Amino acid sequence: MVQQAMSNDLDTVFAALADPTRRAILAMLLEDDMAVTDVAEPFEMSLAAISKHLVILTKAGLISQEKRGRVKWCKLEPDALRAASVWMQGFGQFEPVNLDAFERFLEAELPTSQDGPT
Amino acid sequence: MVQQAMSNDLDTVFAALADPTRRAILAMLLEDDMAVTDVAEPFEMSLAAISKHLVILTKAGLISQEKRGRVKWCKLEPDALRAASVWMQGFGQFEPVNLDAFERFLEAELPTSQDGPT
DNA sequence: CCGATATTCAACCAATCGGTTGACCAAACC
DNA sequence: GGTTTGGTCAACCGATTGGTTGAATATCGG
Repeated sequence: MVQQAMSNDLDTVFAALADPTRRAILAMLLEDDMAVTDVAEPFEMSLAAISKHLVILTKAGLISQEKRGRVKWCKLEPDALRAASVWMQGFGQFEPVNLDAFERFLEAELPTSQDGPT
Repeated sequence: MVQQAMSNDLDTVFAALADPTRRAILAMLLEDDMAVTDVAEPFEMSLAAISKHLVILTKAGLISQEKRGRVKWCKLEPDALRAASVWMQGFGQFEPVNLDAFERFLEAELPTSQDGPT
């Protein structure tokens, strides 16, 4: 049963999305791939903590990490959100994609500064 | 700032969705409003545990509970999913609502039986 | 009023979470 | 080769989670 796996996937995806730091990280990665250190920069939190968050996001399939040299690059993997999105949309025929609302969410959610890497 | 609240809402909504029991409950309530005891019936879990899950879903705004007599009726509140859905859709311009996929999710996720109340 | 039914409350438990710190490892620089 | 830089690992911490059980509360039916 391939389908058995999906329930588990939804567990990890939703659990990953339940943390504001992780959602902020995803929003940052929307703009560009980033190194772990750069991801951590805007947060008032140790690098190790961010590293853990990135592991959780990776296990959920929401991002991928590729090591080039000593730098580990983080890349958004929006496909993992599709399953969760399908699940949710079944509950109400939501209005089609509303980018305005999305941008407002990003503004409300992002940490101190995300004007982009200098 | 009204917007500050949204981040917190997303926390609770996604956290609520991260549990398979709670997602199954939501799927059951899609078909009909249900009493707490009936919600609990298909699960191998104490009534108290289900009651707790329902509190969590209520706090997340995903359901509402109305007490009529000694029976507490649970009702799906799909609006709470809209915010989360908007957030997620920003990450990839997903295909428009795919009900087929949704039904497959429900089948894969539902517990033993949910043929509906007799 | 009594007993059954519907639901929550309270205390408890083990497991997980989100964070810390310090040691550690590997690549890069000079 | 030594030192900085990028990142993880390991141990630890307090708080939360998801479940249990047993008692409590409230309503319904006779």
